[in-house]
Amino acid sequence: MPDRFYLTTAIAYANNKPGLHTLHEVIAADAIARWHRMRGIPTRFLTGTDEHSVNIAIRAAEEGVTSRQFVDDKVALFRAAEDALLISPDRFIRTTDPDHLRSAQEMVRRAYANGDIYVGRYEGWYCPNEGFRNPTDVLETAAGTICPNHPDVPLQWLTERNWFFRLSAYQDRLERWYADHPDFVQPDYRRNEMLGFIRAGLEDFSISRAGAGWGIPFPIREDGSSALLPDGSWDPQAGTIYVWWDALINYITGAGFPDDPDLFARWWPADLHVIGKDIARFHTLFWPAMLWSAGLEAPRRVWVHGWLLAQGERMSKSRGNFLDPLDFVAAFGADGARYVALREVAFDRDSDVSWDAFIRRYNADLANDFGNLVNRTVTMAGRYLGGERPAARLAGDSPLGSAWDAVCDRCFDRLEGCLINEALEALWEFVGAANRLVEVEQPWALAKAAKAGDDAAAARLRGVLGDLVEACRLVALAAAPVMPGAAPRVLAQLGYAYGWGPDGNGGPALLDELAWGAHAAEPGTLARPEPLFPRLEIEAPAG
RNA sequence: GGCUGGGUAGCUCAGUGGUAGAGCAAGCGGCUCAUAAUCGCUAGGUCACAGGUUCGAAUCCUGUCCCAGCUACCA
Repeated sequence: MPDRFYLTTAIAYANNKPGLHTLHEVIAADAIARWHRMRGIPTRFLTGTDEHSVNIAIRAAEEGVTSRQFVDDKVALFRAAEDALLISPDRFIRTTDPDHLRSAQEMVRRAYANGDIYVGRYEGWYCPNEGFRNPTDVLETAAGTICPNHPDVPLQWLTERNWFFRLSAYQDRLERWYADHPDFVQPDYRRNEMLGFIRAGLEDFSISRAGAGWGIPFPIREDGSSALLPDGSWDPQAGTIYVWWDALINYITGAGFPDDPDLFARWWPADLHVIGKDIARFHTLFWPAMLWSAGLEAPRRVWVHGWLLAQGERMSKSRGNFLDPLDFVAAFGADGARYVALREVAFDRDSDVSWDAFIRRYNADLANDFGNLVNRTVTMAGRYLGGERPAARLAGDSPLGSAWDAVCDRCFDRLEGCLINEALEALWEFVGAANRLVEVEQPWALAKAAKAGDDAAAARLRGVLGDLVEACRLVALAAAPVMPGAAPRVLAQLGYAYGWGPDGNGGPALLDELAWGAHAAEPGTLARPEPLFPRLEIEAPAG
């Protein structure tokens, strides 16, 4: 068992309210974090927002508010949505946090001291409305080169002096790193893509922008002197830190760099970065090299997930085909929302999702299969045994008990591999087995025979219901990282205590609790049955 | 254009040489403990298309069509 686990999500761009497609990654990471916490592994889970860019400054000006006010408003929306989804970060980091400024600037100083950054020229097509455009994003037309989003605005070819990072110097080290750490980037096909990119040759990239803007001040002047002015402000002539040298560095800021060396030594390197495929290159090539330049270790693993699609199209705010997380929680409840999001989306690739598919999944898996299993189990035990909790049979004497270990192993294996949807699939096959056991054993018939004086039937009834109670306990606990709100409610109906806190910390070791019959010897009383996941008949929300 | 991966039941997908599979959705039946739930059965596929290798191909080879990803500096 690892002695600690540090995981992060990408930080979301704070320019709008969050969509489900953005928070899906955070839900998944939260489940992984809880999975570690509940096992008793000290866990640090970092998520947050990326708040610097000229675009944000422009948007804020358009709305007549300061950039700071603008991002504060957006961050409040993210935090509200994440609270509704029971997201439990150990720190919610903002790139506008004061310690992040120190962190990013320190990284620049270290790269400079190491000889890895130099002043160069960044050239490119510049759209007055959008800034620098990638050469692949501009169109060559008879009227000249234009920006596809603003065809009437002439593009300008601009040259800007700014700082570059010597990524080219890390080509060999990156190749060796990939060779020595075959699990660094997952899934494998993403790793292969990155390997192909490395082999094609790495070029330096720019890490600053000229002029003072809404960003972290670049701490060094062109002559190498500090850009700190006597009054404590930064020389605007030094410019600002650009994009990745700001955003990526949140992962070490969030672990204590550079203010708290002890904390940083405890949590770095990160065990897992969870990111989307659009930013894989920055996390798996730029980021290790940046860290090495500063004398720090590369992260241990980067998981690259796909996108949520609606009818084949990527969900996005600009397309308008996204789901509001608050609508989602209102319809499914926090646990239902987390479950269907993680069960319907294959975490290693793009997945087409729809409101109808979420409803079908909720009704089939939660209302019908699992919710109803708990309900019928608690009802039967209450009716036939007077509410006294029956003990599970020995694993070898029970079809469910003898199947459990294999289910558990497969579920754990998939969780470790970030394939949360497959972990849940494995668990729900066991739910199906439990429902089938009810049909085979027909406890109502056993109860009738027992009432007529058949002692063997009475013993069998207790055993079967004990197995079913145990199955409900185990599934609720194994699914608790995904449905942290539902698990204590299930355990309460079964007459068991739930020892973990709202963030999954503080309880007993989960793996011990997930042994078949772990509490078979303890007497207990079942509570009144109460539907956990009411069946849904609702329509998609308007808009 | 180049490289990689895919196109299998209405939907989402599994299946790398031996008589086509799962879940959901649909139809029929059983049961009654349960949230009209659950259990069983049925139906539904020239496995993108065309050739080839083989006793035998969804699976291997060739070609074609279609889709997706990667092919450097967006936050």
